[in-house]
Amino acid sequence: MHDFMNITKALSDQNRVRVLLTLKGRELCVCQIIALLGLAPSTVSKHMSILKNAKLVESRKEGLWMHYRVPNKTSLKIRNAVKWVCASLETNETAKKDRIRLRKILKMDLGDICKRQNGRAYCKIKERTNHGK
Amino acid sequence: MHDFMNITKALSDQNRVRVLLTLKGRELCVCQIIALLGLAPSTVSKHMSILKNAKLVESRKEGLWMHYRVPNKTSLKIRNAVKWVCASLETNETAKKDRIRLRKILKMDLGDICKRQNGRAYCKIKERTNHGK
DNA sequence: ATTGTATTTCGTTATTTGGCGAATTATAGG
DNA sequence: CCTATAATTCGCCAAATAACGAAATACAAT
Repeated sequence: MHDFMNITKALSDQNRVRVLLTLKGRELCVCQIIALLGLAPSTVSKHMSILKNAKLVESRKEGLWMHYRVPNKTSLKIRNAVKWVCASLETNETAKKDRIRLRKILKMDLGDICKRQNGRAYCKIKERTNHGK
Repeated sequence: MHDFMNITKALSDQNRVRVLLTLKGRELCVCQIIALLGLAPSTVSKHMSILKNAKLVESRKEGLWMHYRVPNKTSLKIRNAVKWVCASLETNETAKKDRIRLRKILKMDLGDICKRQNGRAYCKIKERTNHGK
């Protein structure tokens, strides 16, 4: 029951469901998922860890970038869960909008996406450091 | 997306999942569900309203008793959701124990089950009333 | 009508969850 | 080694949730 509850709890948040749908058949970098959802990096990271803990996604590190994807070789339970979600939301409007949004994100440069996300935070650190001097 | 999230949120609580599995192919009175879960009547009532709101169960009133069941004539989405839950937990230990527990509950008289559940509460009211005199 | 009773609703409390920013970690490149 | 940076972890807050008991509701039977 524990594994199943991990899955349903992971699926009980709309943002996580959106990510899962978007990751179907595609691998994405965290920064792209951040861009898709429009949430803080730390929030997205937490969401991804919940999805990963439920085994609904797996990750692959490549330098500084972390890529997430729906596992293609996995248990029947997981495959059926993903299948159910995708089938249930096949014609969903939010999912449709996300696909359009994703197309734009995929056209952008990964480095550019990240810079925009963390830029302000680093400025703040610099400011604080300068004040400290 | 809203309907789907209602379903996943309903399924994100273990007690509600247990009820859903138990109701598969069977109709149960609230007092029987209370006996199964071992929770307070008000708590069970809340759980049932969440399941009902998600359309995963429907209810039928018969006198003082409220009966719940998984709808047999319903949308494909709901049927697929229930199918997915049942398939995922077909061999589950908790579900197995619940089926055994249910067999005992079904042998008991409905009136007796209810009396045991509400007995103490009514005693308390009587006591208070007596004190008030 | 009044009383008894199965269920629900309401109000409260403790816990969990989703969100953010700050700090930390891990890695790439001077 | 030192700096830059993508991602994660940590600490906090607000909102949601699960649990309970008390009160209200709805129905049956005097």
